[in-house]
Amino acid sequence: MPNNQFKRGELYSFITGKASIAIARCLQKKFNAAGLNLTIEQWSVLYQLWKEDGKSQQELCLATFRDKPSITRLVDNLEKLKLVRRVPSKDDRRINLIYLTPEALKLQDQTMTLAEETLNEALHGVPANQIETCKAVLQIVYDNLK
Amino acid sequence: MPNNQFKRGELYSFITGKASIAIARCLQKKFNAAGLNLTIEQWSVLYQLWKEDGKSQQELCLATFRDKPSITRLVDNLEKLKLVRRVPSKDDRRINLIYLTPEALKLQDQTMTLAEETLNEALHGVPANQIETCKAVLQIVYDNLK
DNA sequence: GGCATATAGTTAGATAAACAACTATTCAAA
DNA sequence: TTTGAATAGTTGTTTATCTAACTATATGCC
Repeated sequence: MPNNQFKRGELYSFITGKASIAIARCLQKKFNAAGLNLTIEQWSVLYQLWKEDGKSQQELCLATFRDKPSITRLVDNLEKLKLVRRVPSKDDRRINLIYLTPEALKLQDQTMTLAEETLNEALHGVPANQIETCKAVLQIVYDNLK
Repeated sequence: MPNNQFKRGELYSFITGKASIAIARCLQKKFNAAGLNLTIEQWSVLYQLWKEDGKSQQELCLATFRDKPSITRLVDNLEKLKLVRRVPSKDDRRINLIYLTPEALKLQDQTMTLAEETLNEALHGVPANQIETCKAVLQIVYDNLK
Protein backbone atom coordinates (compact mmCIF):
# COMPACT_ATOMS: atom_id res chain seq x y z
CA MET A 1 0.00 0.00 0.00
CA PRO A 2 2.35 2.72 -1.22
CA ASN A 3 2.20 6.22 0.20
CA ASN A 4 -0.63 5.34 2.52
CA GLN A 5 0.90 7.47 5.21
CA PHE A 6 -2.33 8.51 6.87
CA LYS A 7 -4.84 6.40 8.68
CA ARG A 8 -8.45 7.23 9.38
CA GLY A 9 -8.66 9.39 12.43
CA GLU A 10 -5.62 11.46 11.63
CA LEU A 11 -7.07 13.25 8.66
CA TYR A 12 -9.07 15.98 10.16
CA SER A 13 -6.52 18.47 11.43
CA PHE A 14 -4.53 18.39 8.23
CA ILE A 15 -7.49 18.99 5.97
CA THR A 16 -9.10 21.70 8.03
CA GLY A 17 -5.82 23.50 8.70
CA LYS A 18 -6.59 24.30 12.32
CA ALA A 19 -3.16 25.86 12.78
CA SER A 20 -3.56 28.41 10.01
CA ILE A 21 -7.11 29.17 11.10
CA ALA A 22 -5.79 29.84 14.60
CA ILE A 23 -3.09 32.14 13.21
CA ALA A 24 -5.58 34.05 11.08
CA ARG A 25 -8.03 34.48 13.98
CA CYS A 26 -5.28 35.68 16.27
CA LEU A 27 -4.08 38.24 13.74
CA GLN A 28 -7.64 39.41 13.09
CA LYS A 29 -8.09 39.94 16.84
CA LYS A 30 -4.94 42.05 16.91
CA PHE A 31 -6.23 44.12 14.00
CA ASN A 32 -9.54 44.65 15.79
CA ALA A 33 -7.84 45.49 19.08
CA ALA A 34 -5.72 48.07 17.26
CA GLY A 35 -8.89 49.64 15.86
CA LEU A 36 -8.00 48.62 12.31
CA ASN A 37 -11.11 48.12 10.21
CA LEU A 38 -9.51 45.52 7.97
CA THR A 39 -10.10 41.82 7.34
CA ILE A 40 -7.22 39.35 7.01
CA GLU A 41 -8.27 38.73 3.43
CA GLN A 42 -8.15 42.44 2.61
CA TRP A 43 -4.77 42.62 4.34
CA SER A 44 -3.48 39.73 2.23
CA VAL A 45 -4.23 41.73 -0.91
CA LEU A 46 -2.55 44.84 0.46
CA TYR A 47 0.42 42.64 1.39
CA GLN A 48 0.93 41.74 -2.27
CA LEU A 49 0.66 45.37 -3.33
CA TRP A 50 3.19 46.45 -0.72
CA LYS A 51 5.57 44.00 -2.36
CA GLU A 52 4.78 45.48 -5.79
CA ASP A 53 2.21 48.18 -6.40
CA GLY A 54 0.08 48.31 -9.52
CA LYS A 55 -0.56 44.60 -9.97
CA SER A 56 -3.48 43.53 -12.16
CA GLN A 57 -6.40 41.66 -10.62
CA GLN A 58 -5.25 38.55 -12.44
CA GLU A 59 -1.82 38.85 -10.85
CA LEU A 60 -3.49 39.25 -7.46
CA CYS A 61 -5.43 36.05 -8.13
CA LEU A 62 -2.21 34.11 -8.63
CA ALA A 63 -0.40 35.79 -5.76
CA THR A 64 -3.17 35.29 -3.21
CA PHE A 65 -4.37 31.87 -4.43
CA ARG A 66 -7.89 33.16 -5.06
CA ASP A 67 -10.22 33.09 -8.05
CA LYS A 68 -11.29 36.09 -10.07
CA PRO A 69 -14.67 36.77 -8.42
CA SER A 70 -13.04 36.71 -4.99
CA ILE A 71 -10.48 39.31 -6.06
CA THR A 72 -13.16 41.45 -7.74
CA ARG A 73 -15.07 41.67 -4.45
CA LEU A 74 -11.99 42.14 -2.27
CA VAL A 75 -10.90 45.01 -4.51
CA ASP A 76 -14.48 46.38 -4.40
CA ASN A 77 -14.33 46.44 -0.61
CA LEU A 78 -10.80 47.83 -0.50
CA GLU A 79 -11.93 50.60 -2.85
CA LYS A 80 -14.86 51.39 -0.54
CA LEU A 81 -12.35 51.67 2.30
CA LYS A 82 -10.30 54.00 0.06
CA LEU A 83 -7.25 51.77 0.40
CA VAL A 84 -6.81 51.00 -3.31
CA ARG A 85 -7.83 52.43 -6.69
CA ARG A 86 -8.58 50.59 -9.94
CA VAL A 87 -6.70 52.16 -12.84
CA PRO A 88 -7.46 50.84 -16.34
CA SER A 89 -4.31 49.79 -18.17
CA LYS A 90 -3.43 51.89 -21.19
CA ASP A 91 -1.82 48.94 -22.97
CA ASP A 92 -4.73 46.52 -22.57
CA ARG A 93 -8.16 47.84 -21.81
CA ARG A 94 -9.29 44.53 -20.30
CA ILE A 95 -6.89 45.01 -17.41
CA ASN A 96 -7.36 46.91 -14.16
CA LEU A 97 -4.16 47.85 -12.38
CA ILE A 98 -4.62 48.15 -8.63
CA TYR A 99 -2.78 50.93 -6.84
CA LEU A 100 -2.42 51.61 -3.14
CA THR A 101 -3.63 54.91 -1.72
CA PRO A 102 -1.50 56.92 0.73
CA GLU A 103 -3.71 55.59 3.55
CA ALA A 104 -2.87 52.01 2.61
CA LEU A 105 0.83 52.80 2.56
CA LYS A 106 0.48 54.05 6.12
CA LEU A 107 -0.96 50.69 7.26
CA GLN A 108 2.03 48.65 6.17
CA ASP A 109 4.35 49.04 9.15
CA GLN A 110 1.70 48.61 11.83
CA THR A 111 0.05 45.55 10.30
CA MET A 112 3.30 43.82 9.40
CA THR A 113 4.47 44.26 12.97
CA LEU A 114 1.26 42.64 14.22
CA ALA A 115 1.68 39.81 11.72
CA GLU A 116 5.26 39.13 12.81
CA GLU A 117 4.15 39.26 16.43
CA THR A 118 1.42 36.70 15.72
CA LEU A 119 3.81 34.30 14.02
CA ASN A 120 6.38 34.61 16.76
CA GLU A 121 3.71 33.78 19.34
CA ALA A 122 2.50 30.88 17.20
CA LEU A 123 5.98 29.43 16.80
CA HIS A 124 7.12 30.02 20.36
CA GLY A 125 9.08 27.00 21.50
CA VAL A 126 9.53 25.50 18.05
CA PRO A 127 13.16 24.95 16.99
CA ALA A 128 14.18 26.78 13.82
CA ASN A 129 15.07 23.61 11.94
CA GLN A 130 11.62 22.14 12.61
CA ILE A 131 10.03 25.31 11.27
CA GLU A 132 12.09 24.91 8.11
CA THR A 133 11.00 21.27 7.76
CA CYS A 134 7.38 22.25 8.27
CA LYS A 135 7.55 25.01 5.66
CA ALA A 136 9.20 22.61 3.20
CA VAL A 137 6.50 19.97 3.72
CA LEU A 138 3.70 22.48 3.26
CA GLN A 139 5.36 23.76 0.08
CA ILE A 140 5.50 20.21 -1.32
CA VAL A 141 1.83 19.67 -0.43
CA TYR A 142 0.95 22.86 -2.24
CA ASP A 143 3.03 21.91 -5.28
CA ASN A 144 1.62 18.38 -5.37
CA LEU A 145 -1.97 19.60 -5.53
CA LYS A 146 -1.95 22.92 -7.33
CA MET B 1 15.53 39.98 19.06
CA PRO B 2 14.12 36.89 20.75
CA ASN B 3 11.90 34.48 18.84
CA ASN B 4 11.96 36.66 15.78
CA GLN B 5 12.07 33.65 13.56
CA PHE B 6 10.20 35.14 10.64
CA LYS B 7 11.19 37.99 8.42
CA ARG B 8 8.89 40.11 6.36
CA GLY B 9 8.22 38.39 3.09
CA GLU B 10 7.95 34.93 4.58
CA LEU B 11 4.71 35.50 6.43
CA TYR B 12 2.13 35.08 3.81
CA SER B 13 2.01 31.36 3.15
CA PHE B 14 1.93 30.50 6.81
CA ILE B 15 -0.92 32.82 7.67
CA THR B 16 -3.07 31.99 4.69
CA GLY B 17 -2.45 28.25 4.93
CA LYS B 18 -2.17 27.69 1.20
CA ALA B 19 -1.41 24.01 1.75
CA SER B 20 -4.60 23.26 3.66
CA ILE B 21 -6.64 25.33 1.21
CA ALA B 22 -5.17 23.25 -1.61
CA ILE B 23 -6.04 20.04 0.22
CA ALA B 24 -9.61 21.18 0.87
CA ARG B 25 -10.14 22.27 -2.74
CA CYS B 26 -8.77 18.98 -4.04
CA LEU B 27 -11.05 16.97 -1.78
CA GLN B 28 -14.05 19.11 -2.73
CA LYS B 29 -13.30 18.45 -6.41
CA LYS B 30 -13.24 14.71 -5.70
CA PHE B 31 -16.60 14.97 -3.93
CA ASN B 32 -18.06 16.86 -6.87
CA ALA B 33 -16.60 14.45 -9.40
CA ALA B 34 -18.15 11.57 -7.44
CA GLY B 35 -21.52 13.32 -7.64
CA LEU B 36 -21.60 13.91 -3.90
CA ASN B 37 -23.61 16.99 -3.04
CA LEU B 38 -21.61 17.78 0.08
CA THR B 39 -19.30 20.59 1.14
CA ILE B 40 -16.05 19.96 2.97
CA GLU B 41 -17.43 21.83 5.97
CA GLN B 42 -20.53 19.62 6.06
CA TRP B 43 -18.27 16.57 5.71
CA SER B 44 -16.17 17.74 8.66
CA VAL B 45 -19.27 17.68 10.85
CA LEU B 46 -20.29 14.22 9.64
CA TYR B 47 -16.71 13.10 10.30
CA GLN B 48 -17.11 13.95 13.99
CA LEU B 49 -20.44 12.14 14.15
CA TRP B 50 -19.00 9.03 12.51
CA LYS B 51 -16.49 9.01 15.35
CA GLU B 52 -19.30 9.35 17.90
CA ASP B 53 -22.94 9.80 16.98
CA GLY B 54 -25.31 11.94 19.00
CA LYS B 55 -22.95 14.80 19.90
CA SER B 56 -24.47 18.09 20.99
CA GLN B 57 -23.96 21.21 18.87
CA GLN B 58 -21.65 22.54 21.55
CA GLU B 59 -19.50 19.42 21.31
CA LEU B 60 -19.43 19.84 17.55
CA CYS B 61 -18.23 23.42 18.04
CA LEU B 62 -15.23 22.21 20.04
CA ALA B 63 -14.53 19.26 17.79
CA THR B 64 -14.63 21.23 14.54
CA PHE B 65 -13.08 24.45 15.85
CA ARG B 66 -16.12 26.51 14.87
CA ASP B 67 -18.38 28.92 16.74
CA LYS B 68 -22.00 28.28 17.65
CA PRO B 69 -23.68 30.13 14.78
CA SER B 70 -21.49 28.29 12.26
CA ILE B 71 -22.57 24.94 13.68
CA THR B 72 -26.22 26.00 13.82
CA ARG B 73 -26.15 26.74 10.11
CA LEU B 74 -24.13 23.69 9.13
CA VAL B 75 -26.61 21.49 11.02
CA ASP B 76 -29.46 23.40 9.33
CA ASN B 77 -28.04 22.54 5.92
CA LEU B 78 -27.24 18.95 6.87
CA GLU B 79 -30.84 18.56 8.04
CA LYS B 80 -32.07 19.93 4.70
CA LEU B 81 -29.93 17.27 3.01
CA LYS B 82 -31.50 14.69 5.36
CA LEU B 83 -28.07 13.63 6.61
CA VAL B 84 -28.64 14.45 10.30
CA ARG B 85 -31.54 14.99 12.73
CA ARG B 86 -31.72 17.30 15.73
CA VAL B 87 -33.05 15.44 18.78
CA PRO B 88 -33.75 17.48 21.93
CA SER B 89 -31.97 16.03 24.95
CA LYS B 90 -34.27 14.64 27.63
CA ASP B 91 -31.82 15.51 30.40
CA ASP B 92 -31.31 19.15 29.44
CA ARG B 93 -33.82 20.86 27.25
CA ARG B 94 -31.30 23.45 26.09
CA ILE B 95 -29.34 20.80 24.23
CA ASN B 96 -29.83 19.39 20.73
CA LEU B 97 -28.25 16.02 20.13
CA ILE B 98 -27.30 15.48 16.49
CA TYR B 99 -27.81 12.04 15.02
CA LEU B 100 -26.76 10.66 11.66
CA THR B 101 -29.38 9.31 9.28
CA PRO B 102 -28.91 6.00 7.45
CA GLU B 103 -27.98 7.99 4.34
CA ALA B 104 -25.15 9.71 6.19
CA LEU B 105 -23.86 6.37 7.44
CA LYS B 106 -23.66 5.21 3.84
CA LEU B 107 -21.40 8.15 2.91
CA GLN B 108 -18.68 7.30 5.40
CA ASP B 109 -16.66 4.74 3.47
CA GLN B 110 -16.72 6.53 0.15
CA THR B 111 -15.81 9.96 1.50
CA MET B 112 -13.12 8.68 3.83
CA THR B 113 -11.51 6.86 0.94
CA LEU B 114 -11.48 10.09 -1.08
CA ALA B 115 -10.00 11.96 1.89
CA GLU B 116 -7.22 9.42 2.36
CA GLU B 117 -6.55 9.53 -1.38
CA THR B 118 -6.26 13.32 -1.24
CA LEU B 119 -3.81 13.26 1.63
CA ASN B 120 -1.69 10.60 -0.01
CA GLU B 121 -1.49 12.68 -3.17
CA ALA B 122 -0.70 15.77 -1.12
CA LEU B 123 2.09 14.07 0.79
CA HIS B 124 3.55 12.18 -2.15
CA GLY B 125 7.32 12.31 -1.90
CA VAL B 126 7.45 13.54 1.69
CA PRO B 127 9.37 11.26 4.10
CA ALA B 128 7.32 9.96 7.02
CA ASN B 129 9.53 11.55 9.66
CA GLN B 130 9.10 14.99 8.05
CA ILE B 131 5.34 14.51 8.10
CA GLU B 132 5.56 13.78 11.81
CA THR B 133 7.67 16.89 12.40
CA CYS B 134 5.20 18.98 10.43
CA LYS B 135 2.22 17.64 12.35
CA ALA B 136 4.00 18.30 15.63
CA VAL B 137 4.82 21.89 14.67
CA LEU B 138 1.25 22.59 13.59
CA GLN B 139 -0.02 21.13 16.84
CA ILE B 140 2.24 23.46 18.84
CA VAL B 141 1.08 26.44 16.78
CA TYR B 142 -2.52 25.50 17.51
CA ASP B 143 -1.83 25.05 21.23
CA ASN B 144 0.13 28.30 21.44
CA LEU B 145 -2.75 30.34 20.05
CA LYS B 146 -5.93 28.64 21.13
C1' DG C 1 -10.74 42.34 -42.68
C1' DG C 2 -13.45 38.87 -40.23
C1' DC C 3 -14.22 35.27 -37.14
C1' DA C 4 -13.00 31.91 -33.52
C1' DT C 5 -10.71 31.62 -29.35
C1' DA C 6 -8.51 33.11 -25.29
C1' DT C 7 -8.07 36.39 -21.56
C1' DA C 8 -9.61 40.04 -17.90
C1' DG C 9 -12.99 41.20 -15.25
C1' DT C 10 -18.04 41.31 -13.42
C1' DT C 11 -22.46 39.51 -11.76
C1' DA C 12 -25.66 36.19 -9.54
C1' DG C 13 -26.79 32.65 -6.31
C1' DA C 14 -25.46 29.33 -2.69
C1' DT C 15 -22.74 28.15 1.35
C1' DA C 16 -19.79 29.50 5.10
C1' DA C 17 -17.49 32.35 8.91
C1' DA C 18 -17.16 36.19 12.41
C1' DC C 19 -19.51 39.12 15.53
C1' DA C 20 -23.23 40.90 18.22
C1' DA C 21 -27.59 40.51 20.11
C1' DC C 22 -31.08 37.61 21.32
C1' DT C 23 -34.20 33.48 23.69
C1' DA C 24 -34.63 29.56 26.56
C1' DT C 25 -33.06 26.64 30.08
C1' DT C 26 -30.24 25.33 34.01
C1' DC C 27 -27.91 26.06 38.26
C1' DA C 28 -26.34 28.10 42.39
C1' DA C 29 -26.42 31.24 46.02
C1' DA C 30 -28.83 34.63 48.86
C1' DT D 1 -37.67 30.41 46.41
C1' DT D 2 -36.30 33.79 43.88
C1' DT D 3 -32.85 36.02 41.47
C1' DG D 4 -28.72 36.34 38.80
C1' DA D 5 -25.17 34.13 36.23
C1' DA D 6 -23.86 30.61 33.09
C1' DT D 7 -24.86 27.60 29.22
C1' DA D 8 -27.07 25.99 24.61
C1' DG D 9 -28.77 27.41 20.75
C1' DT D 10 -30.75 30.90 17.12
C1' DT D 11 -31.01 35.07 14.24
C1' DG D 12 -29.26 39.17 11.65
C1' DT D 13 -25.59 41.48 9.28
C1' DT D 14 -21.27 41.78 6.83
C1' DT D 15 -17.56 39.65 4.44
C1' DA D 16 -15.61 35.88 1.82
C1' DT D 17 -15.59 31.68 -1.29
C1' DC D 18 -17.15 28.73 -5.10
C1' DT D 19 -19.49 27.78 -9.44
C1' DA D 20 -21.45 29.22 -13.54
C1' DA D 21 -22.76 32.47 -16.74
C1' DC D 22 -21.87 36.73 -18.55
C1' DT D 23 -19.45 41.22 -21.08
C1' DA D 24 -15.60 43.32 -23.17
C1' DT D 25 -11.20 43.34 -25.19
C1' DA D 26 -7.26 41.19 -27.46
C1' DT D 27 -5.07 37.77 -30.46
C1' DG D 28 -4.27 34.79 -34.17
C1' DC D 29 -5.51 32.34 -38.10
C1' DC D 30 -8.03 32.11 -42.54
